[in-house]
Amino acid sequence: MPEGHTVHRAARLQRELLAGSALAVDSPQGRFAEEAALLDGQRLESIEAYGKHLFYAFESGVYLHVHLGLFGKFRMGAGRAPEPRGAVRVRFQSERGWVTLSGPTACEILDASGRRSILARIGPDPLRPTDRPARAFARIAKSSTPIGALLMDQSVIAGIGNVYRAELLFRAGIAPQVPGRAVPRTALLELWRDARALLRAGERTGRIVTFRPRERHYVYNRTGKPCRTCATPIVSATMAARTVYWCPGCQH
DNA sequence: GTGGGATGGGCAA
DNA sequence: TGCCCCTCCCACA
Repeated sequence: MPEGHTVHRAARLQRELLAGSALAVDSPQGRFAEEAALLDGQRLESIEAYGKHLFYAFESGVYLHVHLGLFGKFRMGAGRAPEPRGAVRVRFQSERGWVTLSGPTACEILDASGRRSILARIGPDPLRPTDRPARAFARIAKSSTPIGALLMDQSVIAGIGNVYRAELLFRAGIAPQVPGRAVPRTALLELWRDARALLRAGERTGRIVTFRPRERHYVYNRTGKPCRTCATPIVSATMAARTVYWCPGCQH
């Protein structure tokens, strides 16, 4: 479930299990074995999430950068790690608990400048309390790109993925095809606030719920089904290389 | 049992 | 734009 909320939640839970401790680090799968050996025994200073990126700061000054991509998955728990399930790229063990990572798009050691260059190319993150949306609004306000593509662009806003894109636009009543510069500033502000609220809820619960606990989504993955508000069939199309869903009755 | 698609993104062309 | 990465899960048999 890797959108921004998953990554921030992972950072919070893993801090409790690992931060401040010297870690045993290995790579049961073997693909990260050399790097794991460099980290093994070091104290983990902090874990920080920016959009969909995670940075683990180690005492020697290096960072482990993780991006889950579409397939990546963390497992974690208190006590001793169980036998690895599937292909585990990297495993951490502290005196309090363990974390395993499988299937990531990125799992690499970076120095401070490598970390900075990643942070320089992502936009404000609604889950970071001090981030402000002005930069994102400026990009959107002068762009002819559809708002549905801009919301997926991590250099515009960091942390929103395909589910939140569809749900945010439905809740705002905006069709995905509307050019960025045609979206009123008041609507952008409302989108930002709603993104912050929905992502925070997702961070707390670990699930994306934008409608009701049982019927979780308004439009995402509901092609052909009746709109929960107006009963018009939900439609879908490809935008920014992913399927976008919307209600032609509610979104203009 | 199994095949396709999935909540991403980098890269070549 | 399409391919690849390379894992999990669910719809369908």
